[in-house]
Amino acid sequence: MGNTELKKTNQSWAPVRANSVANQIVMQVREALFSGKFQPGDSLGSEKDLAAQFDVSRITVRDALRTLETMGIVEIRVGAGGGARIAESNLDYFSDALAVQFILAGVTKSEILDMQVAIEGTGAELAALHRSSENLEELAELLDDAETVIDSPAEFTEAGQRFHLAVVEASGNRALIAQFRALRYVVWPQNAQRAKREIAENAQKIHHQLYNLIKAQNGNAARKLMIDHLFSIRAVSFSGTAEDAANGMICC
Amino acid sequence: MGNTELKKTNQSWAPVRANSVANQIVMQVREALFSGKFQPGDSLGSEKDLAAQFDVSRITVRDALRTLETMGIVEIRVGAGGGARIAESNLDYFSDALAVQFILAGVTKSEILDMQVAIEGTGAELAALHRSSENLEELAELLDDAETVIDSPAEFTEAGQRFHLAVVEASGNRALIAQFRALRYVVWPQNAQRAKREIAENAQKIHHQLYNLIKAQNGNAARKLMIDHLFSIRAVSFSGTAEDAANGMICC
DNA sequence: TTTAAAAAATGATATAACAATTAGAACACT
DNA sequence: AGTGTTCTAATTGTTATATCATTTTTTAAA
Repeated sequence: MGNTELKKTNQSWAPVRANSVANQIVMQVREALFSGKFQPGDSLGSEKDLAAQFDVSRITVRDALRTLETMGIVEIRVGAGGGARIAESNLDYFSDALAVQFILAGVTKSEILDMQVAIEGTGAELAALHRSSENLEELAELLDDAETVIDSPAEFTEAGQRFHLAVVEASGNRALIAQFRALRYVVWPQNAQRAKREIAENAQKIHHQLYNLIKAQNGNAARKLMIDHLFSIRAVSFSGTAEDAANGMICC
Repeated sequence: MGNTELKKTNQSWAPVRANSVANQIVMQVREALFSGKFQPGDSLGSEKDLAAQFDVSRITVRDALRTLETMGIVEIRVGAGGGARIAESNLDYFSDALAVQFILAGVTKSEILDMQVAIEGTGAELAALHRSSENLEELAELLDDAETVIDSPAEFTEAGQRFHLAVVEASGNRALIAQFRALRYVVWPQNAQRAKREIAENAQKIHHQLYNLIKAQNGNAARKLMIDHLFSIRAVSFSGTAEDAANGMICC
């Protein structure tokens, strides 16, 4: 296999074992993707094809494919007509990578909540600026849905979370959406799903205000309200009082 | 809430191939990590050990290890006393995953810049609130460094980028830092590294103001200044005039 | 104590084989 | 013509057995 020299960046990539043949194949495919040579859906051929193409054994190709697959760069199908092809974007891979690194790094709840403020604050602001009529319809529907389950803490929490997602989605910014989904993946399991009706009603009220600000395209106010909203959740989440603990976090 | 039909998205993790033996091993290790059973540094044993432990062939273990390695969950060392162990947090894996998904999803420059505003704006705000004296020293040093290379566009751009990184690092929020580094990885290659001295001087001036606001713990003003700064960069970056294109983007 | 050679452990690669899965073609039967 | 079924070929998943290359540890010598 010729072209094995990797580009400038990425000194970080494990100095050890970096030049195994399998990794060279990974790098070549990766660079080809980054340089626009590949589009999602493009076929790379079967393991046998690739083994012949790179003049290596099937196992070496397998190692490379397993890495590329985990990176989310290729998807592999078994059976006739199968093989490896360039994958569609799948943010789950990314969310998962983020969650893993947060755990390994021991990132705290407080840090993640600050991150949430950054993402959702900007999300709300951009949602107000860019929302489509379809976005508004969806947000209104989600508000109605939440209303019907306001007495069921777990369901209301879930409905509220969907509302928050819809707000970020209304921003039209896929980078923000990706980050939000990643954070959600990290944060949600920690959320207590119990809350008093009083708290639920307050969350619902704020969500309505948020909807109105987004509808009115008032980005700055939407951002501020979202941030206040998140901070109040944080306050509940971090206050250690017995009652608050019992109330739990609502919606997010 | 009745509405159980999930939205279009998220058939996600390929139903096919999900229960291969190799994937089961991956899942087991993953779950163990998420449940706190493993800490960075813990040894998993060699390929041979794991093959015996799971009663599978070495190649199957290899497949699983390659996946876990790419996920950043384990690191593998050769030689006596080597084998697989739980990795330390390495945000490069995550940054890379993000970059890959942005490319596959075709995320635009505009979307990424909005994301930058969210991250760096919050980063500057939190830096002002949480900065240590060491942070201030480093920021001051970086300002001096940039001053000495103000006539060398490429070097000044790099120095400016280091300043921006230091600001986010001063926030003390590892989640933000991770996101910033990920974005940097995506954005930097696009940055033109040429600029007129006039532009460099302006950037340097703003960086000084930013430093002062962080020193004064004025979070709100720091955030606003950072955002203005980024928007002015965006303006240059997106204006298509010949002169601006020649001037390029400065610092970030 | 330092250095260098030897040995052991381990991953990297290759070859061969079989099982399980899938797509598509061929075929039979309405 | 259309529909369902069966066969076939292609392809990944898995196992087994070797051999090679690299790294680390151990041992011996200077």
